[in-house]
Amino acid sequence: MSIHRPATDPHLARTLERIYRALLGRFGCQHWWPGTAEEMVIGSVLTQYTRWENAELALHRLRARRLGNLAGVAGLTNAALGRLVRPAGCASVKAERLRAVAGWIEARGGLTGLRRLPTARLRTGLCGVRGIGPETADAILLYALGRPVFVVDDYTRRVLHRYGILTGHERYGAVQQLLHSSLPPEPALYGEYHALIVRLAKTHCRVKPSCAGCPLARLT
DNA sequence: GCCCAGGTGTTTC
DNA sequence: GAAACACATGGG
Repeated sequence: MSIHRPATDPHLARTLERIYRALLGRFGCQHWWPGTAEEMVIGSVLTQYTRWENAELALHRLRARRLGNLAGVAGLTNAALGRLVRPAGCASVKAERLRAVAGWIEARGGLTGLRRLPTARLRTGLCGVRGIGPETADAILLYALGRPVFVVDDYTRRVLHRYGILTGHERYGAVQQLLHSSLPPEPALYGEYHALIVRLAKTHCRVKPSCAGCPLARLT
């Protein structure tokens, strides 16, 4: 299970800390997820295979109608919700996924109800909702529920591979275990680290770590 | 016009 | 189990 926290590897822990400090020093705090916990759930689905800016547009349209909450999206028809979230792309697919996850959460007493459940059980449940995979489930756990779960995306894999921490063939759970084993279980740290990795990948070093201007160039 | 973006599910081999 | 593909839009 991905929530396991194996023994810390001191060398890996130091490397990850240096990378984090370098990224934070270069880019500063990313201020991801500036919204309510329920908006973070909605944003997690809206941003699937989509630029965050487009997900934000869709979220803004929901907010403007006071529908940027779980009860709001759960109460709409797929067609109506699809029209509102259109800027995020895959409108009909995302409308269905949003309604599914909102309904699932509402049926368990909302986010307040979920806060009483252990992380591993929440993750299994969320992954059982159609349209919610490991990454979206972990984004909800971390950003909406404040659980110390690292969101592993392609960028994370690419960056860690580039620095020799991964071979590049590890699966989602293996990468996550590696990070959990070597970082203190602090949700704020995990959230900022993930955001910084995305920031790095979008602006620097698409090919190799030694490229000019890369904040991590001297760490290898 | 082309490429990419804070994924997931299905199908096929 | 991995690879290919559909899902759809907006911005550079």
